[in-house]
Amino acid sequence: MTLSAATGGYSPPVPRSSPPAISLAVDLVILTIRDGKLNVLLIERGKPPFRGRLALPGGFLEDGEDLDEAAIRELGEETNIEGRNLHLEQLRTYAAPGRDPRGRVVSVAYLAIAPDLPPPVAGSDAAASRWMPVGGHGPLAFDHDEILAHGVERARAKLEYSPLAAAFCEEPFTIADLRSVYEVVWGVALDPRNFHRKVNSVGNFVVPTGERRQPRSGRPAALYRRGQATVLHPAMLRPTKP
Amino acid sequence: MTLSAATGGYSPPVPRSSPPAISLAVDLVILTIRDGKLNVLLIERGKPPFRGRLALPGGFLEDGEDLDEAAIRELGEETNIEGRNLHLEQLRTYAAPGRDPRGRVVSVAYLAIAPDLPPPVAGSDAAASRWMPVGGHGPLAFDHDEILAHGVERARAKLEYSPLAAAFCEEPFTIADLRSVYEVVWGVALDPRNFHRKVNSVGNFVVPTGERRQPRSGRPAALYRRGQATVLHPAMLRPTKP
DNA sequence: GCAAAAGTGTTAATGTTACACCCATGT
DNA sequence: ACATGGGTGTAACATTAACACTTTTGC
Repeated sequence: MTLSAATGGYSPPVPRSSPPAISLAVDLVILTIRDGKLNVLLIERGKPPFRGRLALPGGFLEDGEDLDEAAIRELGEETNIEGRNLHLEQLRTYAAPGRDPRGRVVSVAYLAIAPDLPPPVAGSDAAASRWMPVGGHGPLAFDHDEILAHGVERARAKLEYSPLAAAFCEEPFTIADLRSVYEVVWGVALDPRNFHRKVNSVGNFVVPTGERRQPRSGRPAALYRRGQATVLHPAMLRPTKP
Repeated sequence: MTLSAATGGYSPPVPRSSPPAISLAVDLVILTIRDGKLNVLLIERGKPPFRGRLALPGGFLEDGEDLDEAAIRELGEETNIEGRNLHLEQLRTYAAPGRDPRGRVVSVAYLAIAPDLPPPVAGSDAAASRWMPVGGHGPLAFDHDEILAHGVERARAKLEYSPLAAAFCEEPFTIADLRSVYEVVWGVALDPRNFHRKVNSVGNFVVPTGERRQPRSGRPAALYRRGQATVLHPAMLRPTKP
């Protein structure tokens, strides 16, 4: 955001108005890849507002809970993630007045990346909960279209310089599995040969297990696990269009 | 964040506890460069808690206000920014229970980048408000050390792939001014010759005004304004140590 | 053998680094 | 003339991109 500060200048120190009553919620953008498409977990709202509309899973913060704890709890309520490693990061906070007709609801959005998960379970507020291809759903409840767009944008950007792509893969995985993540999330085709070398030249991005996996046809592929790298050197740069 | 989900599995749909009373605040990490050092705007708290301690400027959200609006308002109260362009972006939200002894205060942190600004004005909660070199101050109030660290880290990272560095510069600026930003924020020395070419090879990072500025001694330097680019291609990569 | 997918080699284009050298100015 | 920063040239090196080619499997 860049602004041409139009705030009308200096305001003298005055007592603040008493803060309005606020509810704090956590909403989750949970992404995975299913059938070669980027999918997001959506719920069908079982009660007003936006009854029957699709929405991101989420819920209100409980007493004494920190944001990460609430996000993990909601994740557990919406999906079967016991014992799995997954990526979870805070995305952004949304507080526009009127974004929730029930009143002043501030939502802290989280981005979660998971391998293809078992079918989700029904959540508390949810009449139904299911994976949907991103873009293959109507408008979402509240400002969730905007939140989802931010989440997808963040994921696309982080593929370049972080090992996030590996979070989409069930371990162990092949280089082709990993390449498919990049291709699906970025919506581009990558050269398998160059991709293979590039991934292996990045320090600690993936580590070979020594095992192999037989594809439907063709030479067996080496298997890998996620490495310890938190940033990629060099980065996996997105191909430039022109 | 990567976690080994230890949430104990599925929780049945239960009515949520009524949300606790929450106050929503906006805190600002305002960075600038003064005397060749990265500086942050801090206030000395005029009342408890943490009376007399340094803290990030900030305040509570007012009725009907969105987060960006509150951040801009606070910025106007703490600094003289009328008519200036500056960079402002949401950083992260902090809600750990106990982070504020007054109760459940959730803080949405913003990162602002500005050219060397005139001396700040006294804010509402502030006994004093001043620029301090980052690191050259004691521990801050609340969890503001953590927030500041996140802000600085974000700024360092964004110098690489965004034109953020130019937000530190008063327009018009020279290439050497811009280089100084990178050197100060990253804490490294850069080759002036290579830097010059690199900046000019990045599309729309800076645009020449056609004017020149005379340094204390030496050849006059060409002047530039910020370009329209939002991402840098190619990126201004940080030198690798080894 | 053939198809299919994995993986290696090679080369040209592009980007990065180090540093020699020239330019324009004040003293 | 000399010091001081601004700016260009150039060659070694690294990274990327395009694609020919080899490997290992199932049928």
